Amino acid sequence: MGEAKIELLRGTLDMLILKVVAMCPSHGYAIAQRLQQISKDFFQVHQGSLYPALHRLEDRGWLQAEWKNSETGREAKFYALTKKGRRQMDPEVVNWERLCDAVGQVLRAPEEES
Amino acid sequence: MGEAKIELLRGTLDMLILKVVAMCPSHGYAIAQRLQQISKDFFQVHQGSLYPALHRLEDRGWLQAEWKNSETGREAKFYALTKKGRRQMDPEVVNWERLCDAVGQVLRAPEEES
DNA sequence: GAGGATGCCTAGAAAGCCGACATATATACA
DNA sequence: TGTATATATGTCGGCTTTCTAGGCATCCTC
Repeated sequence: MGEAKIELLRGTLDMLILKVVAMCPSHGYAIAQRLQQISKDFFQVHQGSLYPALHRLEDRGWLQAEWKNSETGREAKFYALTKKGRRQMDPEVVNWERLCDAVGQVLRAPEEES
Repeated sequence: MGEAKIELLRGTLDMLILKVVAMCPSHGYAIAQRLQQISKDFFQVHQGSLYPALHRLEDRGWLQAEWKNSETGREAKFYALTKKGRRQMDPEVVNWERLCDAVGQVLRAPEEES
């Protein structure tokens, strides 16, 4: 029974992808791996979320794609952050931090009202 | 043009509602106000999000509703946290904190790779 | 040759949020 | 008296995002 499936990404996936790509242009598979590594296995980016997100971000002009050879010598689609993507990402990060603060305010509010 | 509408709640609404109700059983309108106050106007809970969420949480047995008179002497539907709701909320809060940590790990990762 | 890792993709369903709308009462004010 | 505003609840349709579950292809190792 039980089966308490926890949703992991909650609308942060786009921002996380932009950030990883800002660190270093990468292909989808590597982006997912890096997110999992950096987050110490908290994020498990499913391919059914990853690739639609990449196409979305490319459509919006935030990422630019180019086919290249990966480290293993195979064809892979490398995504790079565009200037437009940078202009999107920075405020999004600020907004995320404000969101965290706001949620923290609520969660840390005392349960007893005086 | 411009108009960068930022989505504020991102899947945290349920948890926030549970937390506010854990502080003090309240009706919907007051919950929205309190969230806005505590978060210093960062959260603006829209009615089209709030009431479906309350019904959802009640259907799942996490909240229990009761009609009472509000402070202004009008009929209002007061929601209280159930034991089941408590058992839902606590791990959700822990998970949220882990999510914040994980996102922070990514966002604070250096953009230059050595 | 079988399996696993690497790499890309899509389709369908479910869920959540928002904007807009509808409704009703109490209060304040002109 | 009439009107606007705050209080209070709700629905509906559309949009976006996510997940599950599949498909396809190559390369390497056993």
